[in-house]
Amino acid sequence: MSSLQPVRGTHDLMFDDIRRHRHIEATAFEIAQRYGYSEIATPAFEFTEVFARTLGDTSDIVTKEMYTFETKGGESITLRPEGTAGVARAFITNGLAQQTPLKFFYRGPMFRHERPQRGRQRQFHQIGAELIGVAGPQADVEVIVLAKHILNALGVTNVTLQINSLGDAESRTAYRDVLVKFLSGRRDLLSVESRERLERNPLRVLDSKDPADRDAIAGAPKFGDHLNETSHAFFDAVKSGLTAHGVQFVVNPALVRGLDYYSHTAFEFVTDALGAQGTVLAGGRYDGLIGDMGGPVTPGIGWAAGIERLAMMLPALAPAKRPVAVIPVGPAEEQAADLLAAELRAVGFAVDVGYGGNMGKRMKRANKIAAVAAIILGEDEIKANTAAVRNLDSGEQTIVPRADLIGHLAPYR
RNA sequence: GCGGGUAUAGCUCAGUUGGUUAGAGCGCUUGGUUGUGGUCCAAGAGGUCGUGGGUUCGAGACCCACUACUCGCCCCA
Repeated sequence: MSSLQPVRGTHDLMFDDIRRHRHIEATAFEIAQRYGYSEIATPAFEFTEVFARTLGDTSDIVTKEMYTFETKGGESITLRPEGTAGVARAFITNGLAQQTPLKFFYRGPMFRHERPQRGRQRQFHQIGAELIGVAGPQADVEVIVLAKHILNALGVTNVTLQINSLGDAESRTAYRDVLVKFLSGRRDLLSVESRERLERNPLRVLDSKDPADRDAIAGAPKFGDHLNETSHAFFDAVKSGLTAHGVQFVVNPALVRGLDYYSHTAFEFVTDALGAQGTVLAGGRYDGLIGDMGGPVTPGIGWAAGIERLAMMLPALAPAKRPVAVIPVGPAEEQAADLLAAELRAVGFAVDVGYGGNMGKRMKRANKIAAVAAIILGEDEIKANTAAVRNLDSGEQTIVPRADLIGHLAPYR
């Protein structure tokens, strides 16, 4: 093994891996366009405050997972750990408040300094969608329907949609107080981690996998019982909307987003096919975000999906386009072969001309790159103004007049 | 950040209680075929055994550290 290693948690994407990525991005964007989304590409890094303020000082992402650097000018910048904050910042800096509702699709690398695992890299890639400026639950429904549509189109079907409501700010504050009171009374029963959560992000305790914690929270007050009238109606509208669209879901009261700016709807498409990294696509409503960042108070909802995780769940990839190979028999025909290749490329064929070697070598190469056909040019063919076309699957070979060549090759285009 | 497992050819892996020139399959190169690939046959190239240290007459094998990968925890896409 070479001593030249890539940075931990980063990978080279090539061959089928990158084809999977591109297929996911292209499929997702094509479908998102049907829903009125246009693409946005924000910078891969931002001033650190963009993430530090919006993600909340207590989230793990901010406290230990950000790639943060100081510039020569002494400013702190951070490689983006997620996409929503950058889109929200772009919304504000470009003064887009006048143009709502806005629908943005994005794709690109994200960076988190975590311990790498299967389905978790330090540089990974996401696709995401944000719908900004619509306060009503029909936006939540549409965004989730879009997500489901994309997953279906990709052939990712063994996923379950979980949803929950985090309520509006008023409901969440009220519930948090009740929950903290309850958990504080049972502090001794909680795991060390959950005692920390109790300080930092008490809702997260509900999500613990620790068996002792599960017992301790068994009788905890339910979030659903503490939603105010508005929040309740909102959640009901989302659920009935999804049902009307035929989108199946399960309500998971323990579903709590790690990022502080979420409110009302939170959702995740999960699978058990990916070990510990079961979340494939997740999102929620962030009505407080843009206002908190100093922009005009504007509701929003969106989601992001991990391309690497989707790629692992994709069914077999459609085969790549197969080229035709133009093969000169000897050096005397090389230029004629190059010119024929140019002619074919000009009208849309994918053409490989090998490089050097005798005819046998070039035939081997044509076979190795899965060419559909070989077009053989030798002294005889040049003299007769023809080409020999060999179907590399059947082995059938025919002499074709140059004038008929493109027509004859039509099935291989 | 915490705990477990793994690291031998380009790839997938063998390698006995520590013993002399470290193997296989696939892939690659060349030839059988100087106008024909995919099949077949033959030959060949390719390894400081992840890195560094230690034990030993002797280490691919045993010990320690580091690095990477991997599984789980935490958290997340």
